Amino acid sequence: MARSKATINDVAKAVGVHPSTVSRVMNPGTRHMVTAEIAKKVTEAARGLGYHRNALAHSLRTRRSSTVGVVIPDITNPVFPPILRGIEDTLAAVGYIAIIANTDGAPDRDAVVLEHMLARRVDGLILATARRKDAVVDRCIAEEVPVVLINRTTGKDSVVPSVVNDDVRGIGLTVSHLTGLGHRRIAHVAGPQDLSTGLERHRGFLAAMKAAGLKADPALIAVAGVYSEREGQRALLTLLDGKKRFTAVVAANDLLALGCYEALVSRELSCPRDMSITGFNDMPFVDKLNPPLTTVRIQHYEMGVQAAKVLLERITDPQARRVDLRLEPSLVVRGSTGRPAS
Amino acid sequence: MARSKATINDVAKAVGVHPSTVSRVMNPGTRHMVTAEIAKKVTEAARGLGYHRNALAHSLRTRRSSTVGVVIPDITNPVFPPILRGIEDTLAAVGYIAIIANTDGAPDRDAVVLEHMLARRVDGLILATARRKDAVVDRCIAEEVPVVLINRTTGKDSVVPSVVNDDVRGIGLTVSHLTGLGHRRIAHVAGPQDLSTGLERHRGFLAAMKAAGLKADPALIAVAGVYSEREGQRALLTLLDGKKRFTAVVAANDLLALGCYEALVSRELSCPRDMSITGFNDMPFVDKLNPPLTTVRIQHYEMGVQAAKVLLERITDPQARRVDLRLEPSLVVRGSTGRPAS
DNA sequence: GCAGGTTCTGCAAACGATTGCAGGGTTTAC
DNA sequence: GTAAACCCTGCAATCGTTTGCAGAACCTGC
Repeated sequence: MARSKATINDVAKAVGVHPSTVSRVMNPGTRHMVTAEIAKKVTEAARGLGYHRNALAHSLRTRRSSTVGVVIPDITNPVFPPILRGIEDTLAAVGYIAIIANTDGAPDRDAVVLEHMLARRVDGLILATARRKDAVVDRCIAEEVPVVLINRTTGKDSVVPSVVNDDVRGIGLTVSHLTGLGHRRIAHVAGPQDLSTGLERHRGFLAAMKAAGLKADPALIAVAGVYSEREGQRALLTLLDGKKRFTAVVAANDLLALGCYEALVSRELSCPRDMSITGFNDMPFVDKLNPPLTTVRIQHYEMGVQAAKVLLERITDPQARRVDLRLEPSLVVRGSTGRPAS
Repeated sequence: MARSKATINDVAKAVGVHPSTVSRVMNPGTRHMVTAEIAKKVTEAARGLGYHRNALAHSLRTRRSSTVGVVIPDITNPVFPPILRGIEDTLAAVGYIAIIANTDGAPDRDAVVLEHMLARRVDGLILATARRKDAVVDRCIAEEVPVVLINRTTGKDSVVPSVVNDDVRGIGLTVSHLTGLGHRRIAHVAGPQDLSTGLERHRGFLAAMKAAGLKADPALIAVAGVYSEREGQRALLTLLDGKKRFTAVVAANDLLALGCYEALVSRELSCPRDMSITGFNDMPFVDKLNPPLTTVRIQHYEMGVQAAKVLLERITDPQARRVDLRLEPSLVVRGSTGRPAS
């Protein structure tokens, strides 16, 4: 840590005023309390000495750290970087910073990460790791620290605000796209059902099929244990090994869809000739795949921005009414979907 | 709520001892100073009250924030997430955390980001944004805050430690792979020459060509202004518009290589039939491209780990001898390279 | 010239922890 | 039996800021 850093006392001494005066000058909200002339001398001395407020001492005294914790499963999942940018850019604009922790989806890591963040006295938390029943969320409520859930949410009766995608609608877009192409027997590689995204997209799939006048065959639904390429591959292979035939598969996210690609390759099936595939998230570079992936585009960056805004509002006014934002997804049609080979 | 608010004084009062005693119990290094019996009572009371040390107060008093700043160009660049994981995992193991800032490569953002981090009294910095002449690095040296450069480095006479790839060797691998396939006329889409990576890879290209007994034709080298798909596309188009013919192109990184793909598509050339292409970095998902990209794999995660280790060492012993680590790259041969169409 | 009102600045107590020093108590040694 | 040696624990200062309160100085109006 910087040893030679000038403190408020040094500045005060240099100008010949009391430290509290310097404090008032450095603080926009109280600058008006001190004579313009003195203020000028103080700012000059401060600049001359290279003074910068010690954020630690400031936070300790004011009980505001201007820090928020962001908990995500894994930053190497390409969905998260744009979200983080949205969060960080928004926070930075008001002098806040984010500290990030990866949990790898392990609920026990959650707890220790949370303690760490509470110890650092974060002003609030953004959680992208919420499970439908989530101890961490409960803990935060008990501790009365402002929280907003992002991407995923807990049970529907949640009391904490959230910013999520309209998962039901998003899946609906893929299904109607496929039925529009003439597909009737559509399979679903569902995500983990203890995550709101997995559950909602599953529900959305059932609803959309029904709306299209088709029946969603339970034998054509495979559930992945986690969102990963490997699980997607496994799930689709299971379906292919089943008795029921199908011409298209709606994957609950892009990673699962990638796994589906692999499964097709290993069975020497061609996409989209033998099988159409759709994803969810429009991760970076899925437009470069072979074939380019038809998927649901979500507003990554915007999601981060909104989550940060909601949280900041919560921090300044803890009594603020809870909001639940649901961002509008859109369909990006690319090469992985086509007419069924009659 | 009383839980997060519990201070060392509350615990002291509950047990009937002095706060300093509690402090000594909570601190592993001083626990031996207090009777086992009292220590037990203190820890129990602490647990009961849900006491957790206030990291802010602790840092203020001890002048160690257990925080390091990480400055990167842009987290949405897929190279960085694995590096960050390496950093964060390593730091977390010893109770440190990272705060991350994106500069978008803008040198003026650098400065404000740096001030922010210094204000938060980071114990050290990891910079992935170094230019060959870098004001921020100079500033850190002046402030005597420990720094390590990652991925890129400054001029060769630098006094700060660094953890980088062996760029020269990496490029050498691509060139000898191509010459091994029979290519003789090889072009180079170089990166920005004010970044060490761009410069070193350029040098490496020249050296490798020479070593292969070929001459690197200046007319077959195009320099990209930034590492981006667009610049890669522009650069290759420029080369294709030139008089000189060539059968392969060595791009200075994967994003540039992606741009080269686009350029070929727009000229209706096929890779690798008409033109072989190599990248650098082995970003996630480049194995899924069409064709899969032959590229240089670097040790992303390990780079983060090493950088964090070097920094931690520097923090505990500022006099430690400077180290420069150079990580070994390897070649990953995929579908984007083949024999030249004689 | 004086009561009453405005500004401004200084004082000192926090915020929550750590730590050198001193003193009380117990044990050991002679 | 007493001095020396030890082991604990408490005291109080400190890290760098902020902020309620008090008082000094100046101004205003009568």
